[in-house]
Amino acid sequence: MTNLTKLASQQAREIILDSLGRLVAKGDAPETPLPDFRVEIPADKSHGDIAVNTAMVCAKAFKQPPRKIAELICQEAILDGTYFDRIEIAGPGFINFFLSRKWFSAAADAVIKDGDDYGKTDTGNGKRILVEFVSANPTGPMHIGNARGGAIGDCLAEILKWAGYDVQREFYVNDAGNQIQKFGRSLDLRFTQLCSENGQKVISECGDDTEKICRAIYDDTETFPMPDDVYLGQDIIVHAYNYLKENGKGLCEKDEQERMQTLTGYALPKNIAGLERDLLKYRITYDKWFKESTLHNDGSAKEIIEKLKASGYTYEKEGALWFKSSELGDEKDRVLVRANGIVTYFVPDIAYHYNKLVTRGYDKAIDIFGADHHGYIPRMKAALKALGADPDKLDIVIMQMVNLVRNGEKYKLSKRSGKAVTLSTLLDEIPIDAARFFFNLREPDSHFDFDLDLAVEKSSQNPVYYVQYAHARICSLIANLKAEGFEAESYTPDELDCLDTPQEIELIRKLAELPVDIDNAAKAYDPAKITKYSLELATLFHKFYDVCSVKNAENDALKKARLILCKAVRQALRNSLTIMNISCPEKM
RNA sequence: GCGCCUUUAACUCAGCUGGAUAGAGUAACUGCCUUCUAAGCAGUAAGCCAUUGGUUCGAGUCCAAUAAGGCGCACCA
Repeated sequence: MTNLTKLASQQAREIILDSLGRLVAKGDAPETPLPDFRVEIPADKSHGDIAVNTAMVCAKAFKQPPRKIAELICQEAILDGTYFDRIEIAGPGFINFFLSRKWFSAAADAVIKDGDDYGKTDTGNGKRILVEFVSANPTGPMHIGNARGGAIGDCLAEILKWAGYDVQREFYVNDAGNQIQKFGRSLDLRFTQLCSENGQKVISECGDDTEKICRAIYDDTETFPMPDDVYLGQDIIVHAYNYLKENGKGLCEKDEQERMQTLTGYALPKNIAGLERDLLKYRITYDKWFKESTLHNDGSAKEIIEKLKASGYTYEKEGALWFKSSELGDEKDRVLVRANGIVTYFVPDIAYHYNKLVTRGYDKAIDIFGADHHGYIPRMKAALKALGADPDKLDIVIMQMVNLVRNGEKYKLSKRSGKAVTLSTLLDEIPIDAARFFFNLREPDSHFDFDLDLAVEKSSQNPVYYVQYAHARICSLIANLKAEGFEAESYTPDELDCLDTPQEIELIRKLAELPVDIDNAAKAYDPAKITKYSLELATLFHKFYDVCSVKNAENDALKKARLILCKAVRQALRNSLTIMNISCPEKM
């Protein structure tokens, strides 16, 4: 739980504030409240380790040029007892702070001391957050968009945990409503098709080759045309065929309603189990699978309608019940109950979000949405407002669409056609580590091309290997030294003072950054900050490795210090990969 | 037509709530393995930060307009 970067920033701020206080006391500074200033980490290290823009933002209040103000501040600054050993004025009036050797030793030491907890912060203060992600429709298999949502959601949830929040992961299962009807009808049509004369002919011609049968059935649009509003995916045919194999044609004699119900009851649990299985393969486990049907069964969906009616934000028009969302920030009003008496998808979804924020009382609910659902946000927030819940407690992370690229060629994904690329087949093709890393390489907001060829490639072009390689290198190095009897089991932070080549210094600086980056990633809901961190740390390690030999260090003291540094780097790499749930190979 | 997202090197992208000379990776070219893993490192070359205005000590970053691309705009989910 040590955060040396934050500590240094705080110290810099305090030094400046103290100094300003003394200037005011001496009458050298105006007594009016001074504007807030920034404490930042300059990109160029010749500008110091920490820089402060106080003199510039105070120029107006002082009625003096920034550099002159900076001089006044620096004259009053007291560095004793801090991690800084000098400050200087530069550029337009920046005050640059330079960290002492002591800080670097403390920073490296902190990584070893905190171990598997290094990087954790208490920023979240135990606030309860529910992260809902993927929530794929159980009427079919998951696609590439779900793969991105899964990687982002799972990683974000973990980041929030590291940042001190109490986090739960949840999958919302749409096991009720219109699309389940559609699912049933699709199954029934395929079942009927299979039982038809032509269907039976196909089955006997293809033997027991399920894939061949499905393709033939799918392609037979001549004798058995399918309507537009059903699921056409081949997975539907597989279910229908399997049911037929297991139970025979008896169901054909029953009425349509019973056929649909029976087939849905057969296929839906299989699909839900399949979602769970595929996500597990992707290393995602949920704290809860929340079924939409429970909201219908326990009456909470109905209750929501009553509550909305009571709020005064509803009206009836053309036989339907409408929600006046346009009065609460949405672009138009929305239907709650259709003229046919069936509620829209919106109603249980409101009930679900109400359940999260009010019934279960989470401090924050985060949803990961595909960009194609972004229009949904204003109406959900409007509904929460109408219900007297705080819409700001709902945060939605919108992720842009993924294009799949193979052989330099793009193709679009569609769940409706028979040949969508599923999550499951994607994971058969590329390593899980690569998938999780790739989907978190860019911020959710960026449009993203997923290069299948690159993801499978085991080369330097593939960033995930670059990071894992750094880890494996360190493991091997430590093992080699151990074999020759050199271990640094115990040490004092002072023994790290001899690390002072630029490569060592930069490496330590990056080590100290992890807790800050975790906080930033949590704040911005952006897991890509952690993949970037791991890449940067790996880069700095490779550079260090090339210049600073551990085994052949000039003396044993340096050798020991470098070994400890390596252990610290390994720890930080491990922690950042663990956040992403990516493996840390000891050999490659 | 309206809303959301995007536009930075040849390609893919960083650039934290405005800060000092705009950074990586890939591709191209040049070097470095009898020495801890070359899946690595060093170097060269490459940019009117889409365009135009505005805000100020200071703009890739904020605001407005324009252009190009993506995604939405159901009594579907």
